[in-house]
Amino acid sequence: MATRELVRAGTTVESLVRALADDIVSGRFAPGVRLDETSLAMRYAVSRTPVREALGRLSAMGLVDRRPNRGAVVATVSDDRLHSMFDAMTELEAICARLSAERMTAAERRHLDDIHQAARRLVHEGAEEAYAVHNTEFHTRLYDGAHNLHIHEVVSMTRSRLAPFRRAQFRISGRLAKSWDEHDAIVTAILRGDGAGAEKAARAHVSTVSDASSEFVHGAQRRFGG
Amino acid sequence: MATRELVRAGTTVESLVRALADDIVSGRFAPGVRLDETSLAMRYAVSRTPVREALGRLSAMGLVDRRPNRGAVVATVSDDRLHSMFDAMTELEAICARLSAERMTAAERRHLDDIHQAARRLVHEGAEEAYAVHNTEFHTRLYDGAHNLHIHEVVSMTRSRLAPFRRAQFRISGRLAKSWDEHDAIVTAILRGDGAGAEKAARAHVSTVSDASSEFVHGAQRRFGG
DNA sequence: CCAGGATAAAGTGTATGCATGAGTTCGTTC
DNA sequence: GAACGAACTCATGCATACACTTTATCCTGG
Repeated sequence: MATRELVRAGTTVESLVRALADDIVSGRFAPGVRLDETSLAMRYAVSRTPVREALGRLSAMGLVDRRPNRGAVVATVSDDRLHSMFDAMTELEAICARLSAERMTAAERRHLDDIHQAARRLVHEGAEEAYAVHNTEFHTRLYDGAHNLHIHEVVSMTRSRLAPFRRAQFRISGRLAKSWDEHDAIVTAILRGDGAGAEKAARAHVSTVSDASSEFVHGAQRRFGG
Repeated sequence: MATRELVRAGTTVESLVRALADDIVSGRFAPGVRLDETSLAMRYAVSRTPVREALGRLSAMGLVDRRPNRGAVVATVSDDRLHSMFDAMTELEAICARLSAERMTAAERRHLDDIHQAARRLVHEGAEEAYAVHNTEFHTRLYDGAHNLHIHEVVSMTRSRLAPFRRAQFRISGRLAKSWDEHDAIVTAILRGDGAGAEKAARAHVSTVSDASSEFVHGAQRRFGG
């Protein structure tokens, strides 16, 4: 196997984590594939030590499974587990929306509405890439607005783990406009300070996203063999 | 500093993680204290390699903070963060209770009720230790009952991170009986399949626990200097 | 006396070598 | 011919050595 050039920003370990995570979520390393330390060390032209540490971190992220004395493999996300993560995402987003409605400062509400209104243009233009960026920003605002560090951490982690299974989300035609309308319901409830309404709207939104992702997910499951 | 004997079960790293985690949550290593790899290696009579890996895992657990090239320190749990974790715990338990009410199998409902009824005896006897064990079992049943692997993982992690701040919970007089009554409300709602009721009851229960823990927490904050 | 920089000391990051444990293959025996 | 066992191979776990980063101290110049 050819050695791959490593983008050396920060420590070797950090570079390795980025490179390996990318190789995994992009599907170059399929789930279940053995990650042999020596081979990886050669592949990236580093020693085994940083490889070991990188595998440790990826294991903590849930991207690889490690068993003592038996090496590491790319984590296989079972159908069950994947479903449970989408499910959990719905609950967590719902919480953030409710808490945002209850706790956001005036400035935060204004900012949320601002970026939401500005995104209307992206929908008309059909700018999928740009809308995806906006979407991330929008949800991050909800996580921030909940004013709870721990929930923020948990929901961010869940979101990043699901990322590989959501990439194609906005490719589905008409999804952009629907997404904006759903966001609109959330924003409206938050601006009213209506916690229950925001929770309900968020729940509806994320469920839709889960469904929209499911086709892609099943394709991924077939490809990845989870 | 004297070398400490390591309970060598499993790999060296696992033993180190246990030992260090214990030293941290028990307060022997106060938050903010520098964890110098060389010293720790000498202290436990191992080399730096497993110490580094152990620190990495503890960092992933949130027990230590690590900055590149600048070493590791025992994580300081800010007042803010601690509050947010109790807060998050309330939300997560509420979710589990609701989902349990909606999804538990007949056998699971029966088992939950069984252990709950059996615990009545512990209350009368004032068996704090035994009740604490039962309490853990009770809540674990709720996490299982939600039938969601990811939420189970998240709530378990949160619970374990909060563990050091809850230890004195049942020492507070009358807390045992109150706890049982609160559990009773949750069980009743779950047996009825009343999701909203279970959520509400769980929320009330965990809030009380948070309040009950707060005195201890503030003591801990003073001791630990968070 | 203070500020700035060079230098040394300490500690983390990485490489490499050795030992232990798991997995495999081949031989022997039933 | 199949099954069990022993030896061998190879990857992981740990130790040690080296390199680089950070930081503290000291000296020099203003």
